[in-house]
Amino acid sequence: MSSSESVKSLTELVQHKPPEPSDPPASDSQPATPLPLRTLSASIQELVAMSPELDTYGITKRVKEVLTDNNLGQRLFGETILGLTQGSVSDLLARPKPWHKLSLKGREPFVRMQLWLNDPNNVEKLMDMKRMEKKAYMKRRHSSVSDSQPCEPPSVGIDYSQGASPQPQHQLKKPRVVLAPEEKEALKRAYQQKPYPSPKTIEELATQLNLKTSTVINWFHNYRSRIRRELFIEEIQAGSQGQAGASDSPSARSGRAAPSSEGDSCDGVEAAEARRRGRRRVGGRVSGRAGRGGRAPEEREEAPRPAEKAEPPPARAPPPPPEGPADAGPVPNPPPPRRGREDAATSAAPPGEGPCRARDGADRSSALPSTSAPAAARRPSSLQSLFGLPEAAGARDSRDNPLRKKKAANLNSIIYRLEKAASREEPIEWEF
DNA sequence: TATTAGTCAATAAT
DNA sequence: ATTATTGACTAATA
Repeated sequence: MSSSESVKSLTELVQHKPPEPSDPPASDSQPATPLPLRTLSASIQELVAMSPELDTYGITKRVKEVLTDNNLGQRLFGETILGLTQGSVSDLLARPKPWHKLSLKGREPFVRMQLWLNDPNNVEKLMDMKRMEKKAYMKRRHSSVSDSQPCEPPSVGIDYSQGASPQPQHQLKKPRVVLAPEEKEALKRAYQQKPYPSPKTIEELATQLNLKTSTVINWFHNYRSRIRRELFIEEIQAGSQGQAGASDSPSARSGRAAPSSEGDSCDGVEAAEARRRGRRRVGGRVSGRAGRGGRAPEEREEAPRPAEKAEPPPARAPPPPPEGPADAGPVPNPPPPRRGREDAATSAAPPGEGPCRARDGADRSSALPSTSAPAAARRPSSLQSLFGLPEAAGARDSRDNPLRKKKAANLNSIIYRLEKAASREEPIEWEF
């Protein structure tokens, strides 16, 4: 109905900011008057749908800068601006997926970040939030100290809710499984031979490692997914080293950095892993799970078939590459009819209180970017529109850089394993 | 039904 | 105190 209207205004709002339209009829000031906010605030989802391609890497990079420069934490930023938790923000900022690999939902945080970056008062607003939070915190402390309003002893309701269980603190709080390093290694080895293990193999692994089947399944899901991301970031980094003098030495462009000496047959993930943690201290005992009286310190070592010579690169290229190739120009996304989705799974106010716990989709669109630059002299410089980031344009094509080689290696690896599997008679089901 | 994509939330690491 | 990692869960897809 009115969506087209609102979408339009939003588009203008974001698409081109600097150049004042020419007829801001309503002197829509922003002073505490969110009343006529009705039609103007369409969901960001619509914005996302129309958003041009964004440079996710560049966005995260800038966000990180702004945050650190101003001592703003991820938690605050995430909850206030993105509606995400700290961990998610950390992940997003550290390994953004390329725009074209993101679903509509996945693009949302990036659009929000871009919007936030465009907002001239972004930092200030966030700092205000920070202050407010601190104030609230102080207040709470104070009252708990001077006042005798114990906010801690919620004993009521917890302790003796039901005397049925001799062991009160039951698994209402599942212990959170923590895989021991050996277990992870075993799983990784298994992954190298079979990224997509059959149910049978999974079962075997679970038994051998003394893990729940679901844990093994989840591990594979997560691992594949994370492997893929590592590839993405390398892809991005490899691509950015070409031109667009982002920061490359303007003078000596001597031999390309070719940092990846791993050359052939090298697991991108392990490489990345190694890169990340220079050296982990060893001896980490503690193997969580296994419940008390757990299994004996058995030798869980032993991958199912250590048959291994020259480790074939495990990582696989985007599995079913029938992926959307022709990301033709702009707006490849069909308008998503906002499916009604109720979340509600998320926590109930935890004991204590949950004041700002404003999660749930039902609100995820409030204090976001109010953008609206006062038509100030925001010099758009080279950017045509604040939203449509120019850069990232070229950067494409990496004809024969190491990246390409890596991909080729992955393909070979897949082929290799396929043949190996074929020669055998195991019911392996590979999917292409 | 199997997988992927996104997140959450606990907990490790800085 | 913050930030990073990661097993598990919910939707969405194929």
